[in-house]
Amino acid sequence: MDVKTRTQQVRQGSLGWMMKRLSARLDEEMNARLAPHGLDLSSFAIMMTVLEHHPLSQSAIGERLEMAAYKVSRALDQLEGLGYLARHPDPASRRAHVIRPTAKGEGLAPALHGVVGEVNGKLAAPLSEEERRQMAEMLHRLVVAQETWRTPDSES
Amino acid sequence: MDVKTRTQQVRQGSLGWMMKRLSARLDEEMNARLAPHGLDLSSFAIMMTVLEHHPLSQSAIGERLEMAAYKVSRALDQLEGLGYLARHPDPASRRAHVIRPTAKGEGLAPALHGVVGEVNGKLAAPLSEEERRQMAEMLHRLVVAQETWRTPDSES
DNA sequence: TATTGTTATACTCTATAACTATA
DNA sequence: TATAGTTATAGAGTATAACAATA
Repeated sequence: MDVKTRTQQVRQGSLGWMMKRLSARLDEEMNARLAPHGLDLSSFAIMMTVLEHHPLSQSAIGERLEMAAYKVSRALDQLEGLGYLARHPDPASRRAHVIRPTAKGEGLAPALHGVVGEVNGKLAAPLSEEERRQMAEMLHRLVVAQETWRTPDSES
Repeated sequence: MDVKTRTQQVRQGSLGWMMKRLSARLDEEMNARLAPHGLDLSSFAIMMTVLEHHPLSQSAIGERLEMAAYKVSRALDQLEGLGYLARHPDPASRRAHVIRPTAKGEGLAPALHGVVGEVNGKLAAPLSEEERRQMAEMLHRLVVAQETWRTPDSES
């Protein structure tokens, strides 16, 4: 299918369709850049969170990212295996773990920030500085508003 | 997690993160409104395409929506079972099917357009008319630009 | 030999909830 | 009784490719 045909579809789907399209594409871009570091989108999200907010328990990570406990557990196995972070015993509770980045994990931070910047830059390339600011502000308003939505029941 | 904490994360993820968030929410909203009609997002996309562009072959639907043939086949079973469209023999080729909406399918069109309008309206509620126009125009530019991207190989 | 459409099969992903060990 | 974390297992969704019919 050519670009012109695709562009017609863009009109069809309006705001929602376009955002969905862009999101899917951004995921691809992120995955391609994260794979060389051994990360996928889940472990990337955790790594960013840990780098910024450590020390964290696993449950705290799960709450922050709204990620199920079993996914956190699995992603931490992966990240620990790669040597980017470590589970330490929590002095306050023998069942909890304290998650911290390793030195290698700290060293990964610039690369990860680079990936984010690169992908967002690629996305926003067609926009002027002022437009980027505007778009970010508007999207932010939409995200905040959406937090208070009540989705209708499917049975009606 | 409270709204304030979520709002911090919004900043973290920038444009891409916010779009992803909104897309996921819009899918929920769409699904909740489509379920009473017996549709999901795939069959909805097909139904909209068929209503607008019939007659279509199954492969034409697949190309238009970039949907795998087996998914088209499965969704058409569903839509035909609900009586919204029908597979007719193609006079030009005995292996192809001609897909057309039924009268019932045509009757569904206003409801489907209503769903799209409702969800997009809910999404765009925090924006002024001018801002909506602006956002749509900018997103459109991003979608068109993204079509020409070359995603880097994961092995590098 | 290629194409249309269907189906079987295998694979991945996700969710659930059962489980251990603590508190 | 509730919580932190792990794991087994079942289910849903996805992709692959084999298939029959036709071109």
